[in-house]
Amino acid sequence: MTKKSPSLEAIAAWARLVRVSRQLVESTEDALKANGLPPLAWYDVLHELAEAGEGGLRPFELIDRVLLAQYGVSRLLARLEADGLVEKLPVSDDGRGQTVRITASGREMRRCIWAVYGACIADRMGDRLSVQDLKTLASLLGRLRDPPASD
Amino acid sequence: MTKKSPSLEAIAAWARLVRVSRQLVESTEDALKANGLPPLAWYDVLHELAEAGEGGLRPFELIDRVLLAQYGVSRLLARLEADGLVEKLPVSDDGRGQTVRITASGREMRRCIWAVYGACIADRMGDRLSVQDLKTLASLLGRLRDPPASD
DNA sequence: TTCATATAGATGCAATTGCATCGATAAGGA
DNA sequence: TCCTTATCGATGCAATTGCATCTATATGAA
Repeated sequence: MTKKSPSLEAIAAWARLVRVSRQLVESTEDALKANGLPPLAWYDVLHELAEAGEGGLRPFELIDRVLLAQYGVSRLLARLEADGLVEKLPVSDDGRGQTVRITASGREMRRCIWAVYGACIADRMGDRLSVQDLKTLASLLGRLRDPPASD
Repeated sequence: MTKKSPSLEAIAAWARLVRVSRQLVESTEDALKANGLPPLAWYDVLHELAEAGEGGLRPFELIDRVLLAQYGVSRLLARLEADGLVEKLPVSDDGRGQTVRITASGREMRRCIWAVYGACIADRMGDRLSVQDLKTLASLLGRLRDPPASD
């Protein structure tokens, strides 16, 4: 089996993508830390749970949404629960599982994080590309998803 | 001081960027691991050192190039040296420092990693976007760099 | 029912990473 | 020269992450 070789353009785009996204995420994490706020992963989970509403989510449903390993979700939820940001409820029809729901403090924390996170996004993305360019970027990135999905 | 709010388009582009790049990098790391190869960070350092040629590089010069913290570079170089992939040479005009140079084994390892890494890039980027789209993507991403630089 | 297998979630332990600091040399001013 | 400060690189220790496995419940076939 012969391995494929990427074009120079593919290499350049890849390098930019990896480097830029790392810089953006790291600088955002720094901003959160500087404001005494928890990491982005906490926001991701709180966001998903807030969207899910009163019904909450099962831990295994969070795995794909926040791109964390199973043990990562398990431990992150343990910390969120310890901080009173989420609560775990037993689920009636499956004795193995639980349902995780965001608490009032959790919603407040989500707002606090968003105040910084949103400003970072505005500063690092919104202010640098036009709406049209943002749409183009999102569309191009969409075609890199695995599995390929509709735009 | 009032915080800025990002547009919906900025949020969407940000989310895609972060998620897609994470998936791409993780799947590439998985491919390397599956082939018994070291992580991408090893490639990054070997690549920079190969480009630097016989003169090698000082560790502190690697920090910005591979986006690693100072202690990260220090420890990664220690591992690369333990594996015989790089060698550390004292530098005459600065008693604190050293020069790091890639070895023959290091070059070979770089080729091995690239066989898998390059195929991943081709598969995940080159095969999905046209050359024109790759250029557009790289250009848009270039405008997100910090500090803003020419394209 | 009974047993084999699959799934949900937690966790012990090892490896890695981050933070703070250290030792050593350099640089620069008094 | 002497002393203060800055830079280079390494490292002790704590926190985090990854891997493998564990417990408990569910599912499904015989």
